[in-house]
Amino acid sequence: MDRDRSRVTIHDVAREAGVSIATVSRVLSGSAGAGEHVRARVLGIAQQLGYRGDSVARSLRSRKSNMLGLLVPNITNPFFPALIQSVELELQARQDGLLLADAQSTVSVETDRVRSMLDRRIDALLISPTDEELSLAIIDEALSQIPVVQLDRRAGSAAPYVGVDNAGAIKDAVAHLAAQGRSRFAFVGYSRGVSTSEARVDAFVKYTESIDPDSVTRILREEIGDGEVVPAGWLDQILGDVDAIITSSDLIAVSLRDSLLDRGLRVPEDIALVSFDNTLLAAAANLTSIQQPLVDVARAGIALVSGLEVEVPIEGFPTTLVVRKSSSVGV
Amino acid sequence: MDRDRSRVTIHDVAREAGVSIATVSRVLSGSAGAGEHVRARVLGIAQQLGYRGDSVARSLRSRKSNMLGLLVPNITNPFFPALIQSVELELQARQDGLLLADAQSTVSVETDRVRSMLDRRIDALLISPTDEELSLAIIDEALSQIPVVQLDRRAGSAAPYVGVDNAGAIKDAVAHLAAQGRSRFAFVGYSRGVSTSEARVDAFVKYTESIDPDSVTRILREEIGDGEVVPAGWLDQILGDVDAIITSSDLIAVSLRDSLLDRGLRVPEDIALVSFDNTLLAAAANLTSIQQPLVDVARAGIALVSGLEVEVPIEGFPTTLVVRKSSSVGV
DNA sequence: CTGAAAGCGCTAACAG
DNA sequence: CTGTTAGCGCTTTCAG
Repeated sequence: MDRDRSRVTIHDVAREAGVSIATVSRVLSGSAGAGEHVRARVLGIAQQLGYRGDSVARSLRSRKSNMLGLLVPNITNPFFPALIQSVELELQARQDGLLLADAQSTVSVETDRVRSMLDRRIDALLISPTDEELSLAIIDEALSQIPVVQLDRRAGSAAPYVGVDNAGAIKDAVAHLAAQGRSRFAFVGYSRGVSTSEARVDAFVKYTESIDPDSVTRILREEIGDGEVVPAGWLDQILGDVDAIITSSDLIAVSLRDSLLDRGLRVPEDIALVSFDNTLLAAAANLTSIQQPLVDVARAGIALVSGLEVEVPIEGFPTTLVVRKSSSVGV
Repeated sequence: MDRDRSRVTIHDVAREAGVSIATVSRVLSGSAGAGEHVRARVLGIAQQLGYRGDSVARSLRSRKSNMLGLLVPNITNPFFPALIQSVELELQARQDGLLLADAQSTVSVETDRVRSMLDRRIDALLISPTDEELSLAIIDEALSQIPVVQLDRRAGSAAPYVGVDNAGAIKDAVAHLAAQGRSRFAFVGYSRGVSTSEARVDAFVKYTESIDPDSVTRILREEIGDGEVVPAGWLDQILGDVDAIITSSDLIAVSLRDSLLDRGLRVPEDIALVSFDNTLLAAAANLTSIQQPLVDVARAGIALVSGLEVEVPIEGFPTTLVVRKSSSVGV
């Protein structure tokens, strides 16, 4: 494996084109005036020599790395790959690189990784905080150096936030279930300290209480870890009294359906299920799920850290309910 | 938001400590001799001033970015987040950064992203190729500049490969199913041009044919896209004649189980299911699944691109069959 | 063991 | 419109 030790530099192009390196730099950066004639010539030579520029040198001089950092709380939660994909897609269009880190649901790891990204001179940070309160310090630390936007989840930081209308999503889900004749609701998948989760539970109470005053007693307040199963005790306790369950992720819904089938209950005939995220899993498992407009969220977040004006509803991107078999007998 | 325009540089530390910048550089890089006395003093000052170094300047001078690139074919396939997490974990321990890109299952995108990473001067590339043949060109292009290792999937490149023993995994699965009294097998989830998939299908034929000569006729040769469902026609055709199905991903298994239940078949009583990847999904859905030692794979891959000698079984890391309800009535 | 000096490849004043 | 020049912050010879 021969390794090109000697890349083509701006000097080579300049020499070959018979102009100064400054001119080459100008032409290549597209900026400033450039003699139409010279311009074409330089571009041609650069192309022909296979000049690719050196982003490190460029960064050192221009003080920007053209890399954004993205920190997610836990990449194995299938929601985040979808978010990452959207961010990457947008960055790709802007020719920016993506420095990714996973906090492993641990604030100390998150802190570490943010510092490391800061040292690498990312231009801005997109972060989905691990904890509503404990992540505050590191977000503010980052914010003192570069633009920061909180994506999807938020901590109590002054950094702008971009996310979806979780309350609206729950409202839609409840309306859909009510239209199917459901009237006794439960909610599974609350996580303390996760802002989206808090918002969803609040909305669940708000939108179900008029139909079902007891719904508030059917919220599982216990956190369901990744790959964990809904506690049997809790399930048995509420099951006789429920005909619809909303979960905060497709993963939980799959697990839950499994438990219900084990108990001889039918989905959706006996109990309807609606989940969040609409990941590939929802399609594969035929789950009714709430689709979040991640591409829009990513785009708005990136626009924000780039200092662009953003006119869209930053805090309340509307979600879409994708109806499938788990909530609708006819489908 | 005040932005620190002026970071602490090596000059500041040098001035404060009353030594030259060269000395500071030596002390901080740990290398070379350094007067014990001076050493302590410099370290103290650096700490106190909150010196963090400038990785961009360091990279320009030292010609290494301390960043590795990782290219995955499709991040929404739940296997890859697990792989990414393992890579990230290992990189974190080495203080290296992770530049991530998603090929969106498209060779042209993959090509683009690799070039972009190369321009960013990644020290090495870890790639799980999108296509066995078509990815070859870009892998070799990268290999001509930096160390490259193929992870999990491989194309026909000279770049070293690190992956698991897919044949052994299938062998274990078949043995487990046979021990449960199963004797008529089918395989779902073949993807043309994906090296792991080819290996699994070959092994499926090899290890089932002595028990079940017809197994080869029950391989679904059609690719199942993400979130797609197993074709009903094919299922109906083989179903009367099958008591065990091996799938190449947890996602497919979930979807498949759904289809089976719809047809009034019980899992595992009527048909046992074993899948690949053992992602969170397998735990949530109670699927027997093949666990790949991703941490080991990631570690070996990173060691390889770092030029370290790797003594482990690079091409055949052993997998583990995690038995759950989908294949075993007793569990 | 330490300092001085020379750049890494590029951009951005500043002149012409 | 184009060239000259001065660094960005750091590592690394080369002298002392």
